[in-house]
Amino acid sequence: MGRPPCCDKQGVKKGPWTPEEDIVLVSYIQQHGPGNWRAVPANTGLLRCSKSCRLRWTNYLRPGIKRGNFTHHEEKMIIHLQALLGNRWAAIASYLPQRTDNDIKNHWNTHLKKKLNNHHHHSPPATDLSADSARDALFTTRGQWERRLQTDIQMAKQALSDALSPETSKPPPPPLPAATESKKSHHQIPAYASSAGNIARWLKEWNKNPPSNNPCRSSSSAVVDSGDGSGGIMNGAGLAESMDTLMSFDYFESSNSDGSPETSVLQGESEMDEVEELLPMKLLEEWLHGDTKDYYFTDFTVDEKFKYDNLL
DNA sequence: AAGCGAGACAACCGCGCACAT
DNA sequence: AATGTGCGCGGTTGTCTCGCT
Repeated sequence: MGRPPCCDKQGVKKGPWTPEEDIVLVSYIQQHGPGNWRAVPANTGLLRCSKSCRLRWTNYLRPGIKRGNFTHHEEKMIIHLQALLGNRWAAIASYLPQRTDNDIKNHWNTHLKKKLNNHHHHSPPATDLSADSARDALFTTRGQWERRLQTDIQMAKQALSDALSPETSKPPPPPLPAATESKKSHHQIPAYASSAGNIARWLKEWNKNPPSNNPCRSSSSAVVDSGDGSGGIMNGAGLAESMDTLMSFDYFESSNSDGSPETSVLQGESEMDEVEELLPMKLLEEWLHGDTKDYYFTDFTVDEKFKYDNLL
């Protein structure tokens, strides 16, 4: 069954949106709210595809979107998250609610990827210097793998802090289109850590139900579905202690002295040699990923896990 | 001033997923 | 169970701007 076009191709205007079109779209959404995009062109008279209307709204017209230059912190976040999640721009954007996935994707393709590439050319020899493999090369050492996990924990820590301290946290993210929110909240739990709330929930669950089993070295067997969707994971003994250490590790402040985003990612590798010290972090990562293992262990984790396993 | 190329960003396209029928 | 539909996502392309020659 071929997928029918989302709209009639004939008579559909393409190209840049005019201010008049923007006004029409915004006023319609103000009245009816976002969602039901298929009805938007029909009800507004816009000669635009419904998909184009949604894109225009979510990427440009939606209130709360921050435009302009990316801050160092935002770039750091993007670099770390890209290393962690791969090109899951929507997932990455969920950590930067003021930025759209399209914005982040463009910034990555035009700025960050280049920066990483340049850095790579000035780094010790790597096997593959292509842009797409830069991420692979990031974690070919234990130290860098460790660093990535630490970053992940740091982000989770911050997300938890934000989620549990609404009065001190940053302003809430702008309202998502109603259709998006309702769909996600009702039947589509994102496989990735799409929100601070998710991470907070996982961490709470972890604190509530600390592991007691010994770690299995096999990462696949270490993941145990609790069955309740809460992301219950079997972790290693001593993980609770490691958690405290990890949670007190302030990655951004400790790893970056000049503020350049790429530096923090691509700095020289850690001197830590004890494999055992890595295991709790690895298990913790698995726990953080929880029931999302199918998602995470696709193009990124399987690949990196393979490298990681080879290091052991 | 004109031509050209690179960079930045907005928008499009095709696909997959999930829900409805 | 099969099919239809809407939406979101990621990759790619198109267009505009700016700097250099």
